[in-house]
Amino acid sequence: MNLRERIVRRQRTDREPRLVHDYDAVNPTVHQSEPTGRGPVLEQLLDHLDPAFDGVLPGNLYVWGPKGTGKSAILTALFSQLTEMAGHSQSAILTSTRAETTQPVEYIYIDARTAQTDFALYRAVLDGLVEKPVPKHGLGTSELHSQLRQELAPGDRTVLVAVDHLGEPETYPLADVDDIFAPFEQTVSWVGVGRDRPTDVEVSVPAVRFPPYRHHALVDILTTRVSTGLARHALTHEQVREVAEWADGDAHDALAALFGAVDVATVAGHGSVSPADLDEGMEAVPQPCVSLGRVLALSENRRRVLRRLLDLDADERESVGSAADSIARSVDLSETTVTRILYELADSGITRRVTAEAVGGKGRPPSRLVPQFPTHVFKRLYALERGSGE
DNA sequence: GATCCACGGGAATACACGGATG
DNA sequence: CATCCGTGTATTCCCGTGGATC
Repeated sequence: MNLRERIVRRQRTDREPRLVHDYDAVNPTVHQSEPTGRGPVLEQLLDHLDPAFDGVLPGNLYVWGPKGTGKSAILTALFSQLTEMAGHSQSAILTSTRAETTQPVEYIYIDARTAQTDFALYRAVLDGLVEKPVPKHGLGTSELHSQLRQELAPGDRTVLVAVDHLGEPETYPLADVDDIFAPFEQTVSWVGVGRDRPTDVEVSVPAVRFPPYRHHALVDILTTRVSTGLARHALTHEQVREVAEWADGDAHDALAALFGAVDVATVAGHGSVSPADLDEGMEAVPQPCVSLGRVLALSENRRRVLRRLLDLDADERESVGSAADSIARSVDLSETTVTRILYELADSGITRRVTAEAVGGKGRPPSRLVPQFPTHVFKRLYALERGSGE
C-alpha cells in the first residue's frame, strides 16, 4: 500500500462513516451462494433430485410458497452448485468401470421474468445447452424450436430446467411451461417455481412447499447479511429484530426495509441507523409489496416512467392523466404511451389505483397512483445503475 | 431480408352525473 | 319515481410500425 492509498483510506474511514460496504448484502434481489435457514426444504428438494446424482433424470416438480421465503435463493444456489459439480463429475464418469456411459444430468436455471415468450424461453434453454451464444434477433421461433429438438434428441443428453417466478402477471403460468416442454419429455424435466397453491396450477406434479420464515430464522438471515455488507455498528441487534418482526416472515420485505434504512442513514451522514431512519426504511416498503425483481425486470422505459412517478408531487399524482402529462415531459415518450404504460403497471399490481370519491366534479372521477414496490431501494438501484449519485 | 418486441396512437368501451323523458 | 340520454372523463383494447439485431 502506497502513501496515497493510505491517505485515501484514512479519508474514507475517518470522514465518512461508510455504513455500507456492499449494497448487495441487503439487496433483496441478490442471493447468497450459501443460503441459511432452509435446511428441511432443501432436503426435500434433494430427495426429489436424488436420481439425477446417478445420471437418471428425475420427474417434474413444483416448488411453491409466498414471496420472500427463499425459493429463488435456494434454487439459484442449488442450480449453480449442481452445474459446477456436474462439470467436475464428467471426468469421474469417464474413468468409471460401468459398461454404459451415463451422461450426467445437466442443469439450467431460467428466470421466467426474462423469458416471457416462447422465443425467449427456447432461447434461454438453448443458451444453456450450447457453447456459442444464441442470437436474440434475426431467427424465428420455429427455427429455435427445431434447434432444440436437435440438441435434445432422445438418447443423448438429459436436462433439468428450473423456471422461476411462474404465474406472475407478466410471466407464464406453470401449465404453459408444462406444455412447452412436453415435446421434450424424454430428455427434459422441469422444476417450476411459483406462489400459487398446487391445487390452483392445473398441473399435477409432486410439490415442495416453502413456508414463511419463522421469526428467529429471519433474524439469523438478516444478521448474516448485515454482518457481511454493513459496518459493524450500523444496526443494533434489537433493530434487526424489529425489522424481522415487522416483515412477518418475508425476507424480501425485511431486506428492502433494511436497505432503505441504511441508505437513509448514509445520505444523512449518520454514524449508525437511527430509529427514524429505520422507520423511513420500513415506510418505503408498502404492504402488500410487489417484489423488487419484478420491477427491475421491466423494460427500460417502464422503469423510467416509474422512477419519474416517484418524483411527482402529490397533486400531479392525483390522476393518471396529470401524472402522464408530467412524466411525458421528461421521458421522450408520447403522453398517450405514458398513459397506457401507467394503466398497465397499475393493472399488474406494481402500482395501485385509488379512485377519488366523486366530489361534484364532472365525468368519471380520476384515480391516484400509489406505488406498491420498495420505492427507496428502487430509487437507489436506479441511480447506481446509471452511475449517478442521485 | 428476417425476426422479435416495445411503442405509438387512436378507437372502442366503461363509468359518473345531471337533466330530460315517460 | 324509474329510466334514458348526453356529456365529459377514465380505462381498456387492438394492431400496425419501426428500431435493433442477426
